Amino acid sequence: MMNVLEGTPSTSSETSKTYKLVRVERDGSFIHASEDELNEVEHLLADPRNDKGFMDGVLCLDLENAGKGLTMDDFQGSVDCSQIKLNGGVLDSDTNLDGGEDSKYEFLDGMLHGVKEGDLLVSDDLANTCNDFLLDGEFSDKVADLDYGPCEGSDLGNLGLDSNCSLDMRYRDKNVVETLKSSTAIVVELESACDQNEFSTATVVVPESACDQNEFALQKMTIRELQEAFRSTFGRNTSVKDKQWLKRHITCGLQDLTEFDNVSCLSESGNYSNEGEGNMFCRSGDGFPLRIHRPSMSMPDIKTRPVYLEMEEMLPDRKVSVTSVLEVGSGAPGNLNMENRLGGGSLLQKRQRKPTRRYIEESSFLKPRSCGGRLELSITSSRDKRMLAKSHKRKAFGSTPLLYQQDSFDGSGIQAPFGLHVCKRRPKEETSTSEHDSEEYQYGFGSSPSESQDETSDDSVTRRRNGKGGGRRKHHRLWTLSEVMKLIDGVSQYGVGRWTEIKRLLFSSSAYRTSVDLKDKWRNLLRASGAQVKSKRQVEQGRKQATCPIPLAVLRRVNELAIIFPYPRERKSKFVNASEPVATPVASSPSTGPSNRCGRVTRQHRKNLA
DNA sequence: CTTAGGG
DNA sequence: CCCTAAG
Repeated sequence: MMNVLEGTPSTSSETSKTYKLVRVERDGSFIHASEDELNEVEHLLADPRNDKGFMDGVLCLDLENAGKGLTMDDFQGSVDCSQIKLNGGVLDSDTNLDGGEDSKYEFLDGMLHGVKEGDLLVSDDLANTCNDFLLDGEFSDKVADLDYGPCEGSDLGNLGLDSNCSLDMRYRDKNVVETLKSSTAIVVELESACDQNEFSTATVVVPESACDQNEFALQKMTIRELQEAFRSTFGRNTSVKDKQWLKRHITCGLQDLTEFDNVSCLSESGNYSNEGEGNMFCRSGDGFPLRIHRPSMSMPDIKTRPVYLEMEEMLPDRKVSVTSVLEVGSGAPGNLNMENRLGGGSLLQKRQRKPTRRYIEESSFLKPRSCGGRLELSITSSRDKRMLAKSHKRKAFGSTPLLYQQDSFDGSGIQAPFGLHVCKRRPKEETSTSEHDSEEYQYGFGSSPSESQDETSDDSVTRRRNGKGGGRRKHHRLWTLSEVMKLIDGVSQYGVGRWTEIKRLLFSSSAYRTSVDLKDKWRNLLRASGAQVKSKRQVEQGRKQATCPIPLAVLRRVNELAIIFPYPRERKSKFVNASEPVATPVASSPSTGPSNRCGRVTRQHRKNLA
């Protein structure tokens, strides 16, 4: 059971609301709390250590139960048209993390473990959330000066959030943060507003200490550059002009990768306990997509169910309020159904009132989930199409493949992503739909009015097949900064060449990236880093950044890794060009260098001659 | 099937 | 990104 503080938030100008403490049982029902529990909470609230530390959250409940029982419907009656916050309380690290029924909470366990093991500090981003909310002009008059939050590197205790939040449940005090850390606490906000500005977010927030790594690099960027970085990070454009906002998001976006990294690292090293097995990472900050992902392949021994939950962010310009709550898992009865928990309830329905066009299309293929008990996404990913096309090509070479007829229906070269609705996806690929998957596929090229000009130059390239008529757009999928970071981390962990490993462990959620893709990308990164380092001065002018959204810091890291893990071919060019003393490790490199290449050439030659 | 490397 | 060669 858990305690739920229930009520509605009060704005500064509103009358204060009352809060009730209720106990939520495992079956989802909740009853009013006992005196003791009430006192407990009151005590908690009264505790001077926590006086700053409580979010204005309306609801505070233990995560262990969050996965079950509670649907938005449960809350709706009692908390209508107000914010709802699910706030993870302090959990003992070994509370109810085992056992059959608890398998439902696997993903939450994973989160908890991730938090603990990955040392994810608990902070809170409510200020940001509210701020974004405010940026929309909702309450901008009510709250004028908001600190921009943890990512600014400011004192956590400094977050001023006075007006809108009558009950501040944020753990801003560092002591409290420490407490939380050690007790495997996590804060999950689930926020929902019921007016027409409705949105929902689920965030797991990272602390300031973890956010400042890229702060410096972002500091100097212009708004445009920041927007570009944003796009790279999240694979989506933003029209936000607010530098702080952008920086915050980018920073936090990058931060996620670190955590993800930690988690997967731990996962590999076996530090994970059974229950928490699997990877998870949560996109932090301001209601950005919360992603909980459990790649099934990383833990072969455990019967893992990939769970993938994702919620679309609410952009401050309120342009996007799409929610993609997506569950991938087996059809086991105990399986967590996030859609029921969050999306299938009133939340999703509410959203459906005002669906964006993208959402309509997106949901239209996210819906079908009926193939053999597992969610079989009917999105035929670009790669899948490619595969299909490939096989098709072999069989019917002379004729135009059926798929392409659909693809080029309008001559613009934009493929119709939903032309085929086939359950062809293997379980392994189920998790491939990331937040940008289809949308970027759809809008990322050419048709996007906002950009695609200053893009990485290689998107809208069309590839012309030799004998076959007509050009077809390359199956390009933009590499987001996140992915690049993942790749870099992967290389740093496993070295060059183990692309499959990296793919499996770090890119399991994105099936569209093959190991070959990773390798290619790494090659490109090396090239980019080389070029970047060579001419630093030009970079400063930001113009070059337009063509290279990869932050310098990232490229620098690539460079470092390039030295540690020399890439076979790239190394050679470096060797020749720059007679740097750095080339020492090359000697001991395990790479298959020029010799191998020559051998191959020779062999190839021989073959051709023969 | 995976990696390396050229296109 | 695509394709191919090699292990």
